Amino acid sequence: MPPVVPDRAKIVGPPADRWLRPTARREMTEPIILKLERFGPLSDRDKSAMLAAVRRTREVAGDSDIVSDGDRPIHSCLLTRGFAARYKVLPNGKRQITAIHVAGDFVDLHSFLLKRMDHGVVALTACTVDEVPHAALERITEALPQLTRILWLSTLVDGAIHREWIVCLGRRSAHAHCAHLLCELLLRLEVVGLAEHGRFVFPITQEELADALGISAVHVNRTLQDLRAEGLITWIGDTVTVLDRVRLAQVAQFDATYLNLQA
Amino acid sequence: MPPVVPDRAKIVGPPADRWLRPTARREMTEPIILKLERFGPLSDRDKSAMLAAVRRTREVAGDSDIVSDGDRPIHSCLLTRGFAARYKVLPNGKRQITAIHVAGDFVDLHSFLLKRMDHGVVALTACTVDEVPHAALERITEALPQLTRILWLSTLVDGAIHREWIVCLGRRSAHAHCAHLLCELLLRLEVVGLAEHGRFVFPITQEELADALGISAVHVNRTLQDLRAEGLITWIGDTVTVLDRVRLAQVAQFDATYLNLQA
DNA sequence: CGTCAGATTGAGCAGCTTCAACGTATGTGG
DNA sequence: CCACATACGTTGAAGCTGCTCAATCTGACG
Repeated sequence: MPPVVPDRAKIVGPPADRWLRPTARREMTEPIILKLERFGPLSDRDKSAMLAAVRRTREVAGDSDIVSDGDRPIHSCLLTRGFAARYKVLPNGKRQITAIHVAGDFVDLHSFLLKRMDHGVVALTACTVDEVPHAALERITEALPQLTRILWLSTLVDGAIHREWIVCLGRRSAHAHCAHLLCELLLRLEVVGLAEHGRFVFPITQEELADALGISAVHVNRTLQDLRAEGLITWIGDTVTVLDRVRLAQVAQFDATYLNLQA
Repeated sequence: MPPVVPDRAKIVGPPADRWLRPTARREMTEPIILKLERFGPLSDRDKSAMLAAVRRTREVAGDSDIVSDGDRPIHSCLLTRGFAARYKVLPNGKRQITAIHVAGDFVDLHSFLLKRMDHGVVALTACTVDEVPHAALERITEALPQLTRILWLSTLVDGAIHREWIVCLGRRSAHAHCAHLLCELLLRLEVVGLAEHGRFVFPITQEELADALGISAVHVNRTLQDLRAEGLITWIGDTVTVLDRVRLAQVAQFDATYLNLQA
């Protein structure tokens, strides 16, 4: 099941007049538009402006940084293919992943205003990213209040996801936490058309999953075995299948409100 | 050491023309202005608009909700006195605090765009809050792009703090985590003039601290004893004193970058 | 076929939880 | 002014969750 994201790797720069051109129908199925329209209505002008803001498209190899800790980027990165993660590394070498990103997510929209990255963003798999210059975002904030509010909202949803992760780390068992992450990913991937019938491709190692869940890789292994033994999921190769969505959500105490998927 | 926040409890509504009046010097020392100006330059018009956006001021008793989970507020709350916390309660009754707020913080600016609260905000102490109607925020986003960006930025800093909390919960020991929280609070309180010489008033119970740190109250007690025994802090009554700021930061592996306090 | 990354398993141990008791300060009604 | 209640902090003991270390297994690939 290959991702349905159109391959834009070869689009190195948009035509100069793209800012004002009427938006083609094809472009309205971009993951970012699918996602932003879940958050609120966008005019054609808003959508065109969003898509036109892309300066260039970049391919990033798996396991390499899309943005590094300490960078002062001049553009923000919109992930259009693959999985990425925000992470911090402590002086003692321990790593914690603070967010997982899927196609349609801005992985560092906050760098537009925060200026200096206080964490890295790594490509968990090979990724395609659209670069949106901060100057273009600045123009959007000057001229398009509605699009500005929706972009702001998308960073607020990132914050809401962070809060849920805090609850998972502080007050849920590893078992429930792991189930919770899978529930969240399933839903987020469905929004952008990358999951169907409870099944999605998720090429992540147990080591990486451990850094996301704040536990050891050994314990991830045992936790996944439990979830499989309970008949809640299968995880074969890169493909996760949620066998019993209702029970998985119960185990996770999952409540999707925080994802703000319905207006 | 009483808080230095001016008492605005009796200001029930601002004069009708406040939106356009030149801003008085006194108002420029409001915690919210002190905080926002740390994030970027604001014109007098921006500052006046921010202060004028306050509809009314409300006193909230300790231990009661400022905003409740599930609410659809029509205004956002600016904390001007006291301590507040965002929290979620799980079906099994466990509670996790996801953020601690001090004077100058917007405790639910995100409700402007997120509409439905996915968590509660509780007053940890008696609090004073300024209510800013969402309609006023909407007007700001239509007319004042710079102030809009700074407000957006303030929610991004909330997100950055969330990420650091995720790292604390996932990869730091209770000992380091507790030290980290104290380092963070000291710095944030200094910004708004509520901490000096490493000392600040922090009227919180060990039970509440446990819900913030994601551990049990018993373990909080032991952890604080350790920090005291190491000569890093004292905590007498409501007053925390950081005795050795450098060593506390080392124990916490504290790096203030994420608070974005210098531009 | 050897190599390597990643998954799996076992055993011992550390950090933190839970339960329960007790201490201490503050407030309240009689 | 005392008896009692209440809230919060402190202490001890036992147990569970998840960690660490180390070995083994598996599949992909050159």
